[in-house]
Amino acid sequence: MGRAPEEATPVRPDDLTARARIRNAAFALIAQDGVDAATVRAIARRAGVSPSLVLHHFGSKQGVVDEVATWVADVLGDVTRDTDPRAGPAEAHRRRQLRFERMTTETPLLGAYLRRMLLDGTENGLEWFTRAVDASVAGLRQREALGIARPSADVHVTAAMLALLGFAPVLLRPHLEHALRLDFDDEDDRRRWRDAETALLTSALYPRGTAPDGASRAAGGRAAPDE
Amino acid sequence: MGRAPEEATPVRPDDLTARARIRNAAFALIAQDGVDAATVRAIARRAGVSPSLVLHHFGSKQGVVDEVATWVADVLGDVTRDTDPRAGPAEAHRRRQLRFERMTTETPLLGAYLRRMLLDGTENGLEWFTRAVDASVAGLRQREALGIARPSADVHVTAAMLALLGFAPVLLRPHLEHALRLDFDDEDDRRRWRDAETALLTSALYPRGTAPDGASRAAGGRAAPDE
DNA sequence: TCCTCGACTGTACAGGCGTTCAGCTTCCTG
DNA sequence: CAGGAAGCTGAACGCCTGTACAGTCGAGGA
Repeated sequence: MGRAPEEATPVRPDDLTARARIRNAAFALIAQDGVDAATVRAIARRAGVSPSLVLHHFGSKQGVVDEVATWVADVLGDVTRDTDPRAGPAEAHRRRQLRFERMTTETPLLGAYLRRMLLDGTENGLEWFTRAVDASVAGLRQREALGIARPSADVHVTAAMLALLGFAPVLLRPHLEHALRLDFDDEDDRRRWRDAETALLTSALYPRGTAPDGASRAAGGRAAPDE
Repeated sequence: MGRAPEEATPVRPDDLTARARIRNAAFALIAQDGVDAATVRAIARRAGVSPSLVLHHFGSKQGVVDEVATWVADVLGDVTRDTDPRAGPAEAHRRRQLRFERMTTETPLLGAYLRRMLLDGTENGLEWFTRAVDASVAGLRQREALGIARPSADVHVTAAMLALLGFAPVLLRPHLEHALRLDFDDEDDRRRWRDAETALLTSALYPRGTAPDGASRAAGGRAAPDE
């Protein structure tokens, strides 16, 4: 089933097969408004076809949803795969990072889709998150072995925290942008996040011994205090 | 509208007004399966009343959803409010933390509800997150002023990261439990997270100068590589 | 030329949705 | 005791959903 590698040519909607247009439409609708809002009719309208064709190609609505899921997994897989085995682990790691960041800024809907996947609590989301954390663990272990990182007492949990910080601009993008008045389309703001991340990891926030436990778990305010 | 402070008496479902039972049922359903899955009929069934009564009390389904939202905000507000003004800022902060943690372990659905609130991208979720980050900023500023924390170049972003780390066990609880094989019902596992958090913040992970950018942004694996 | 097959459409149906409304109890108040 | 308000129900509505199905069209092989 080998396909010739395509060049990066501009693709116009009409060039795509109806099947691909349907998949894209479903992806966009699911990412923006969720699976429930992505009705067969809405998908068809967006793809410029009849609702029947959606079912003709994918069997059922669930078929479309599944196809989108594996398509996203494939896209993410392409980003993740190491292209040059000669590069060292640290270099490979950095390249993955860059590719992922480029992809999510080029296709902002990917972030929205991932957010939904995670927070829907579906099996898919759990698996994806687990793989991401596992990759983070491997990366941290390598860096420890190379002496780049100090050994952590709890590598897994620490790696999960690193993954969390790295994914946050993607997964919680709208929230961070709103709370911090940032715009992650702007390279400056993206660097602001990265710089703070670096600062946090290269210079202890609290002196050893004192442990205010860092995170403010303080939550929302009252909406209507009437007593 | 003053109400006498109630004692902590066990409350049986039959003791609650139908209105309260409906609200609770809606809260649980929304938290577990989302707003769309929480149909008027499902809410009524769970509350042991007729669908008509739901609308009789709340006017419309949106009315129920709104009521649940402000109810959650109230509950969260009670947790957040400072009870003892004589306690110092650091102590107040720690108390808020403890209360929030107790509440979310007592009522696990709260976490699920917050997760969905963030996911939907509703105005509510954005506001709540912003308030949480603001509180975190204030806390960090105080700790800086008190000399507990080293000054951050970017207080806002740093505070957001702290908030993120603190909220993660609540917001991404199922994902972290799955990826790290933890059980946050277990006090030991909760401490494991807190300890790693403390370690990360009291001892620089990377030596100054080197900046591998920490987070592994590596994403999922391939599902069906057929080319 | 005929036949077949895949892409594609329009119509129809059953079921679930939110909502309306008339009518029933039950309880409080004058 | 009368009467009205409040709590509560069942039936019905119009709408939208996913899906089934018959049928049209055009390209390609016998």
